Amino acid sequence: MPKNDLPVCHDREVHGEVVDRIRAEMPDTATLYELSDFFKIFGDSTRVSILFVIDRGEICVCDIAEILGMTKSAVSHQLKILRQAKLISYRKSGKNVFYTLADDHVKDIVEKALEHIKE
Amino acid sequence: MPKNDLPVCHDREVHGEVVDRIRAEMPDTATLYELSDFFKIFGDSTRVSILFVIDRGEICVCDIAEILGMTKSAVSHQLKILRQAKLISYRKSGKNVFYTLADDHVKDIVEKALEHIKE
DNA sequence: ATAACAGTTGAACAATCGTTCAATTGTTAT
DNA sequence: ATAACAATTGAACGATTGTTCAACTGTTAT
Repeated sequence: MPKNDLPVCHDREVHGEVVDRIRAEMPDTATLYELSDFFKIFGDSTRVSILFVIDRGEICVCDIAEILGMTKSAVSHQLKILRQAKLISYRKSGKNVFYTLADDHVKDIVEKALEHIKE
Repeated sequence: MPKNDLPVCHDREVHGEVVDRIRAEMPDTATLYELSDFFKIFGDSTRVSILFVIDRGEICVCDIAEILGMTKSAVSHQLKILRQAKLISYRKSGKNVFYTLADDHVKDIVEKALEHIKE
């Protein structure tokens, strides 16, 4: 008998049931990939910075680059990723392209994360 | 004169002001890195899966491995990352180590993200 | 003692990622 | 026309990442 009465791994009666039950309750693989792909976008400090900048109001690429001290090329590459994730929208005006946040969830998510790391 | 009266990049009066204002309003670099490092944790489907599994209740490493169809080693490596991020806690019992979610924010964040990707 | 199992760890590997660089498109101004 | 600038793009590079493998620790059972 184990030291305490809590479940142990090879108590097969419990083990098998637990595994089967949780397997059934899990989100499907596609959802799990979508979810992690979504978070991957926020997992880079350049992209998070860009989102904070754009959150302050519509702004063009070269201003973002100047604020962050990066090349327009590097910023543009990251903007492409944010565009593809549908987190930002853009409007062309002459030589410039102005970006805005596309989604309200973004702020909520970032705020929740800020709450977490401030503990 | 530009085609419309909206701000353009090299309208220096506006450009300089915008850059300076937003620079001042940005979170400091350390916060931006903490934030992206935090999201990086969720940016992997294995880790997200593990969090979903653990969310169903206290569970040992080899059950997690069986549910996900992965080796204990691979799971253990990811558990270490989740432990270091303080997202999970553990309790040793005999040969087993049982893991639980450590933080309520986790659920909130995942739910917000699920809302987003379901659009 | 020793065998079996749960879990962790470090090195090694391929795969993925972000920035740089150079070239290109398209628009505005001379 | 042509020069200047905003922005995008693809290839190349080094850096980081996740899994595998083998070795290891610690606990339980024979």
